[in-house]
Amino acid sequence: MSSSGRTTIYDVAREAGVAASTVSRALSNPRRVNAVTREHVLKVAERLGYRPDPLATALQTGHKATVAMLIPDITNPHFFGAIRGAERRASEADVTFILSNTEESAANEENQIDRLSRSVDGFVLAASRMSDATTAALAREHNLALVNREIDGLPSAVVDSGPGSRQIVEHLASLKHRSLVYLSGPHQSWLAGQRWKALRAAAEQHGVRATRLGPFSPKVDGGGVAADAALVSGATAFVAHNDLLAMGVLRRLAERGVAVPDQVSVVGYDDIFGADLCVPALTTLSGPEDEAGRTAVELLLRKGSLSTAHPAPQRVVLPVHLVIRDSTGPAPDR
Amino acid sequence: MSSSGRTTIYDVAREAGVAASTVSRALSNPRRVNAVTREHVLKVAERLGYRPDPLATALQTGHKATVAMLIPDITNPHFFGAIRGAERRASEADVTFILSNTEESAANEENQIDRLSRSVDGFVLAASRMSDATTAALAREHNLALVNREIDGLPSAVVDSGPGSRQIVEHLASLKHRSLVYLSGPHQSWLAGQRWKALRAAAEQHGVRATRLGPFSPKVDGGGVAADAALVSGATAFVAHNDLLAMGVLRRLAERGVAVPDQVSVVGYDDIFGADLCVPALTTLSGPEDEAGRTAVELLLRKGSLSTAHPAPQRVVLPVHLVIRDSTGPAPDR
DNA sequence: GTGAAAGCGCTAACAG
DNA sequence: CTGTTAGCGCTTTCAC
Repeated sequence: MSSSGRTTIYDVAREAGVAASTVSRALSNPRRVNAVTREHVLKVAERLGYRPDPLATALQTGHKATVAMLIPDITNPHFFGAIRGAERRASEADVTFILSNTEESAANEENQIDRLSRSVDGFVLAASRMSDATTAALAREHNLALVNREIDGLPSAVVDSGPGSRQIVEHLASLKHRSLVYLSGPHQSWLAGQRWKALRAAAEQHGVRATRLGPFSPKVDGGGVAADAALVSGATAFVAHNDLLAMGVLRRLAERGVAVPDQVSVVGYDDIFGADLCVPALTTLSGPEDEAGRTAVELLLRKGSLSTAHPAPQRVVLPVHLVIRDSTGPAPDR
Repeated sequence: MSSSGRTTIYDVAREAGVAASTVSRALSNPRRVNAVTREHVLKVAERLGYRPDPLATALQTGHKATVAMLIPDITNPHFFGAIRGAERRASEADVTFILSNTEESAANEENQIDRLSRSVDGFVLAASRMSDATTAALAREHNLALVNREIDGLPSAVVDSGPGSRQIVEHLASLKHRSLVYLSGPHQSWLAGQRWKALRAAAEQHGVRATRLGPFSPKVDGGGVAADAALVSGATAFVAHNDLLAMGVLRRLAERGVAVPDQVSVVGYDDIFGADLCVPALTTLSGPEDEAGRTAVELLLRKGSLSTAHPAPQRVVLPVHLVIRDSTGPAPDR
């Protein structure tokens, strides 16, 4: 064993009576080595407990077998699904998974990318706060894949809020609601924009009046203000930007003695953990967030591999469905 | 810029008219370089957009500025706090954070440690499933810190279930409960053992009869069986191994028409997200899980730094407190 | 099919 | 204080 204490390729080479390059080949390029010597080398490596050093390999080859995922707020249950899916996919591919919190700041995202760029093969950007232009520029230097965000020319995996929002409106319209209010999330949030757009379009189509309020902090705490604002709007259905906000709204409505769903209906997005445990259980749009995370990693890895010539970067859209629980019901009689 | 496309220390050196080693020193060991040349070098580096390559640095110095956290089940909200805290601390120290799911398997933990050992400075093991012996053996080769697990000679950060369990018993005893049942978690779980031990001791002290059932799957789904088993036990207070299980128990009790807290009281551990949103809101032991994660990283980093001679590895115990909500009440009259 | 040698980008003696 | 040199552990030409 070399002086450093860990077994290197040279230790194996010496012990096996071959050159280091042969060991290297035997390990990574088996067909370029005589079958017998290969077996022998492998056996010696095994016996010596040899483990390749990923850093040295990466330094030489540029292939790091590592991806990083950037999350605006690691605290937000909204992202747990995507994180989970991404980690799983990475792990399946024997790719190391780096998780980084960007604290809802675009500048922070840029910093992290800068900091990590030499250590990873690519980045998964979840609900990125950066502008299209900045992101596109970064994509020229780095390997990027987006989750719940679409930018021309970049690979992405999004949970499809369009049809989903339509489902929400149809559900509400069928319950005779004539007006809804969208309680929107952060202004920079691409998702919030998409959801509102789809909601409004569907509402118009179904003769439902739709208005938007906010932005609100997309957390349980934001629900207080949001609920109060929604109540004065006079709408009978409240569509919250996400479940966290919806839960906060439910709580505030309970405090104020407003009956759900008898007086107002409440809908969320995401179907996060707890959405079925709160009371009333939340009607919400359930999307395969974990699939989105998984797919983004997939796209990253696929782009990295030199297997085939690759066509246009992929844009994957994942289907959603509305889960109807107890927070929505017939519109109250006037 | 060198052929590879990225700016290296040599590019900076050439451009600044100094040797590469001088650039290296100017960047990492500023006081060993003339102030004027240092300024000059820094300026050139800035202008060329130089970014050090962490891999090359690590290969040379052995210092990777990276830690990995191993989690039995990334899906389980129980761990979110610890993950969050650990990520935060790492990020503050400019240390890259690797997250790895071990799927509740000790073998998997060993594999990951093996796989990652060359790439990281140390590991945070959360609620490790490995035996004391195995862990201690690994600790001789690797830099380890434990979360919610204690092993002689290893640094650890645990949320203190002892006093916490006592608080639970005192609370229940004061409500005139004469018997409680502990719905235990996975058998390999060190935490489950600790909790039961403390619970039993406190119960004895307060003249409360304590029995243990299980193990149950510590998830919402596990609550069904657990609730049914608990009901036949005849106890008036159910203490679940964690909030997830407690929530499942609440749900099952509601299904069966058992009134909480009128007929039975339910207590959980962890105070996870949602514990205050379910109905009835869950009485639970709240511990600073994020502090535990944060502290474990802290211990890892401290051990790594060569600053001072280090005494015995630290064992940090974090205080907990019982959050009384609506799932506990006076014992029913007989 | 295998060995010798160069080099990935950086740091750390050792001279000067 | 600064330049030269020698690697860290691995892969990859280029000869043989």
